[in-house]
Order: sequence, then C-alpha cells, then structure tokens
Amino acid sequence: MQTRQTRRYHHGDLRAALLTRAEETLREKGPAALSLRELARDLGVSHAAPSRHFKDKQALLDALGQVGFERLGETLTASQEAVGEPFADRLGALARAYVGFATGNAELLDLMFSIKHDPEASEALVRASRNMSTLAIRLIGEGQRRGEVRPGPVDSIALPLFTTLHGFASIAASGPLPSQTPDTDLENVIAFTLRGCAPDTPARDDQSRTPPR
Amino acid sequence: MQTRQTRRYHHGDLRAALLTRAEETLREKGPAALSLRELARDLGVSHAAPSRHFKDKQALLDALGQVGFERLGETLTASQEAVGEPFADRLGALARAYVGFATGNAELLDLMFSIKHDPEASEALVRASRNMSTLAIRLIGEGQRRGEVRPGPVDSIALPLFTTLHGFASIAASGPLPSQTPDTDLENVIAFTLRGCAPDTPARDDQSRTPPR
DNA sequence: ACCTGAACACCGTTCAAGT
DNA sequence: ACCTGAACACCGTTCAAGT
Repeated sequence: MQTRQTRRYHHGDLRAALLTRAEETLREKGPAALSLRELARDLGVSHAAPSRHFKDKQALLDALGQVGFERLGETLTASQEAVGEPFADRLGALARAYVGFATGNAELLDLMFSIKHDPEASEALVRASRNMSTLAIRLIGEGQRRGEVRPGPVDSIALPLFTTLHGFASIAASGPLPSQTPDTDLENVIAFTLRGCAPDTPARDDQSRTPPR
Repeated sequence: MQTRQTRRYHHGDLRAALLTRAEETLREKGPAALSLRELARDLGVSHAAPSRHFKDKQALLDALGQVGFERLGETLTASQEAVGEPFADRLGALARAYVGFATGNAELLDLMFSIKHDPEASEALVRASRNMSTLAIRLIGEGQRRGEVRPGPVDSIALPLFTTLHGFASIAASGPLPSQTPDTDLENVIAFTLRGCAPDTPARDDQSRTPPR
C-alpha cells in the first residue's frame, strides 16, 4: 500500500519542482545563489537526483529561461486583449506589460537574455523567444493597415520597436534609472516609439498639413 | 640588489594584472569560467593573493564593470570627434560605436549591465555609468539648438534614445538576431531613432511641406 | 525509471604565518 | 605591505549500487 498511495515525498514531478524552486531562489537570493545541491536539499532529495532531469546546471537554466519566455509571451498576448484598436493604445499596453514583467521578474529576465544563443540551444527555447517578436510584427502589420504606422517592410519597424521596449525594460529592471520618475520615463519611451512608427504626416492632431503626395 | 631591480614575478600591479587576465578569460571562456583561483594560477601567485586587492569575487567583477564603462565612454566620446555637425551624422556615429563595442565585448557588456546597482555599489562604477548618459544629453541638446531635434525637456528624448541604442546593442551582442542582416538592422534602428527625435515637420528632404508655424 | 551514497576535482573565503 | 599554506565549507559531475 505504500507503492500506490504513499509515494512518500515528491516523485512524479521532481522536474517541475526543481524549476519552481529555482525560480524562487533566483528571485529571492539572486543568480549567484542558485545551486543544484541546495535545490536538492530544499526538495528533500539527494544531490544527484536533479541530474536525472537536467543533464547539466546549464540545462536547468535553459529550461528556466524557456519558462520565462513562455510566460512573457503570455503576458504580452494578454495585454492585447482588453484594449482598443488604435495602434497607440495597443503599443502602450504592450510596452506597459513588457516593463511590468521586467520589473517584476528582473533576475529572470536577465537570465533569459544572457543565455547563449548557440545553434545547439534547446529548440523549445529558441521557439519561445521567437514567438515574442511575432507579436511585434503583428502589431506593426495591423498598424500599417489602419494607416497609423508608416508603410515599409514590417521588419524594418518591428525590430527597432522591439529593441526600444527591451532596452528600456532591461534598464528599468536592472536598477533605478538616473531619473526618479519611472512612470514618466515609460511614457516618454512610448511617445518616442510612437513617433518612430508614425507616418510622415501625422494623422493625429494637426489636419492643416499638406497630405502626402 | 634584489629588492630594487629584481622584484621577481609580478608585484606592484597584481591588481591590474588580475583585471587584464579576468577580461581575457571572460572573453575567451565566458563568465562561468571566471574563477579567482584560476586567475591566481595563471598569474603565478597563490590563490589567496587576490584577496589583498579585491575583498571579494564580486569586488573584482565590479571593478571589471567599471573599466568596461570607462572604455565604453571613451569609445563613444571618440566617435563624435571625426564626424560632422548634423544631428543625423552624430547619432549615426554614436549608434555604430555603441553597437561595435557591444558586439566586440559581448560578455563584458553583459557583466556591466547585470551588476546590481545597489546604493552600496562602488561610487566609481556609478560615476562611470552616469558619464555615458551625459553624452546622450549633450547630443540631444545640440540637436535641439540646431533645430534638428524637437523641442522639449532633454531627458524626455535622451532616455528613449539611450534605451533604443542599448536595447539593440545588447540583443545584437547576445546572439544573432532573427534577421540575417545585422547592418541593415542597425540602419533601421538608426532611422527609427531619428524619427523619434525629429521635429514635427521633418526638415530633411521635402521642402514642399508647410513650414512650422 | 528513479533515486542514493560515495568519490573526485574544483570553488570562495579566512587566517595564522612568513618576508 | 604583500604574499603563502593550510583549513573549512561548499560546489558540479560521475558512477556504481540500490529499489
């Protein structure tokens, strides 16, 4: 009766338990304090047990990064659901979601983007990180159809857009900015990005300009 | 005579030697391979010797980050010397210099920006990193005086500008971008940034537009 | 299949002791 | 002042062995 009901401590999902605990200690004590042996200790298994699920410490870190990318992807996707159609609204929601994730998961974001993108990196990791840029591409495409984003190859706008958001998010996450007003900073970045995306003759306020030829 | 001329192995500048060697192994073998004991071995001193110069491994990493910021500052400053006055030229030179540094010193850049910006972090480190943003501020101020950058608080433009460059540089450094054409990517980012900075009525090519009121 | 225990080579840090 | 040698507690990884 002990084999069926009393599987005693953790079994079936030591892998998941390792990832969960790893994320906790990453958040609470930083990346330097992340050790396989301590993880095993916390979970009450022998120090060699993790090797059944992750061949390497790096393999665990990669898996953690993958979780991070998947969760970031979900967060960004969700940000587009309760928001209006105008491009400015969608971009604002995306930017706020990205920055919110970055400041709420600073150590994880750092880990995600410091993973070596070797050709040999886990395919799932690569897929998860690419999924994110797809979102930016969709956003730009839609903005162009609405005439709120200047025409041109989607990538030539989506990549700068993404790097701007990512740059601000990662700097905001890695320490207080020189400026003491993070909210204003974010609004400035959003406004800057909107200008970078806008058509040559802004359609928003001023109708007295000459229309594009 | 041995105390004056034959100081034997390294002495006077073990500290500098440690930093130099640390940067080499960081570049060649990555941050995970950076160990105080191996550094000491490489330099022919005992494994306890480094502690005379850096109280901690973290103290060495902070010092390494500081030299990184100083060198990046010099690189960016130098990029402004042999370039014309127009804002677009200056920005282009700055962006290319930043990305060049990032791709040429990927591991170091990563280390620089993953340093915890505690209030207790070395003052020199903080100063070195602030120096950089001063450059962006000067650039924007000058662009505004020339009428090539839209008016407004300098910070509201300088910060987005900086985050855009940094975001692209750090992504470009941390692995090949999805796109296979890094040069075009950089040009796209520069063009995007210029639009973000530009006055409402672009002064560049098309003179048939209505001038600003 | 999943885990344990022991073993190995490597760490960072500290501290008495040497010169 | 600057460095050594030994010691301590901690790693990651491997591998025979258990259930």
